[in-house]
Amino acid sequence: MVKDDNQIKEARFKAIVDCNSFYCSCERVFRPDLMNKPVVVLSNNDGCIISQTDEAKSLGLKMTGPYYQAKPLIEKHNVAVFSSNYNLYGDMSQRVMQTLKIFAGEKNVEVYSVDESFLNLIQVPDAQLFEFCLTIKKTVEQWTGVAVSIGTGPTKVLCKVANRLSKKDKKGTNGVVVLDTEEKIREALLQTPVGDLWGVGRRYDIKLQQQGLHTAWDLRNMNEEWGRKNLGGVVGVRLIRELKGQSCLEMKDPLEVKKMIATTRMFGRQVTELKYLREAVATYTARAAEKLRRQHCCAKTMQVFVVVNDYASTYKYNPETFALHSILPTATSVTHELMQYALPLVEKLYKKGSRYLKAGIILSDLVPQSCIQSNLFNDIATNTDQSLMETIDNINCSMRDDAVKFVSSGLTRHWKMRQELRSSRFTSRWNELKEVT
DNA sequence: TCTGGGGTCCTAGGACCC
DNA sequence: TCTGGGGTCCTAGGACCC
Repeated sequence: MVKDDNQIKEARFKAIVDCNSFYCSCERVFRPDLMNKPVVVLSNNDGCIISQTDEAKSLGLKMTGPYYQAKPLIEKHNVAVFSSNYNLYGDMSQRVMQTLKIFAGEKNVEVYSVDESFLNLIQVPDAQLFEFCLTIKKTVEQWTGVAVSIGTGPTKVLCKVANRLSKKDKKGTNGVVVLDTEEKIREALLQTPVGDLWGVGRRYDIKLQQQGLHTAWDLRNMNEEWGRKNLGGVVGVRLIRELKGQSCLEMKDPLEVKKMIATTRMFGRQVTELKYLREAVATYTARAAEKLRRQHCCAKTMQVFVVVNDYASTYKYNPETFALHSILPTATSVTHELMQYALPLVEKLYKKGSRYLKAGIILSDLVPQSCIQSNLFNDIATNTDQSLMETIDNINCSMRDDAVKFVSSGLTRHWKMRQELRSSRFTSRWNELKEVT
């Protein structure tokens, strides 16, 4: 059904498939008793709400609002609360995406985030767009238990507009909105506040409002030069064109690799000792190195940063970031080599008496493993190192997190984040399988 | 007491070169 | 009164996304 062609062809219509309240939906799959009940999922460290169901939303809970502020409301209405369980969500995400690939063809699915994919609707006759999307929606729900909403249009921005409308009125639209005529597009844009557009954040929203532009339709009717001047150069031009139905944001090759890899975390409690700061950064380095190896890349630049909260003088929450970077003599993905550069940076950053809230490592300047430029004075990672890394990755992947780890990452991990309300990893750990009684 | 973790793209401006 | 022109590369920072 789908043509096997190396070139990604741009279809006349695209779609975006977006999982409804994704993290909450995943939790509900294993807790059917929570169907139609309010559910929220918290960020790492149980800091704030990052996913909520419609029921929770209608109670007035705010997305990305701090958990402690929402707590009274949550308790009053008996809202189910979960810490985030990324093993579960990652696995459920793959199942959803697999299903989409069966329908649209592997090459026509661009996985945009853990819960969203763009589809290139090639070879779907215009008259059947709605039916096609509805079938996808029903199948995903049947096979994975996760409900999705689908928006279809000639450009990615218009798909997003359609998707928003399909979510706003799930019953009326069946969760599918197709913008395939000028009239429907106009109607949709008139109903979309300009600040809800994909590509318009808080700053631009304020700016647009000040200029008297309130709906997406208002923005669509501005000329491109105005967009270039006022909305970040070519970014603004593209946005206006996409609103007019001229596709500027092409489908991306799914095989593209990341350009930077970061691992950063808030600490479960404030850290003041160098020892723990080192452990944390060593742990993040190991994690980042794993991500690096998974995409078969090596990094040439490494940045370490810490966030301190020295409010002793001001009595205010006033986080400040300090960063240092190193350029490695040779790009590498070997954990202990990366640590060898990361740890001295931590030591340089550390100030006695400071209170640390967060730390992180960013690897950039990534190059494919196959074409590492070797440095005259350094051997590239020996084969032994490479196979050691492979072995560790295999064990950690099949057994459990960090079955094998480096001593520098610490054994007690006092600084680890809180995840008091995490559900089981039903789909990725044998010993956490759901039991049916 | 207490507010996530990862990414992308773009621009402006400085350094440097011929 | 007047101080070239054009190009590249790099970095910091801003804006956005989920």
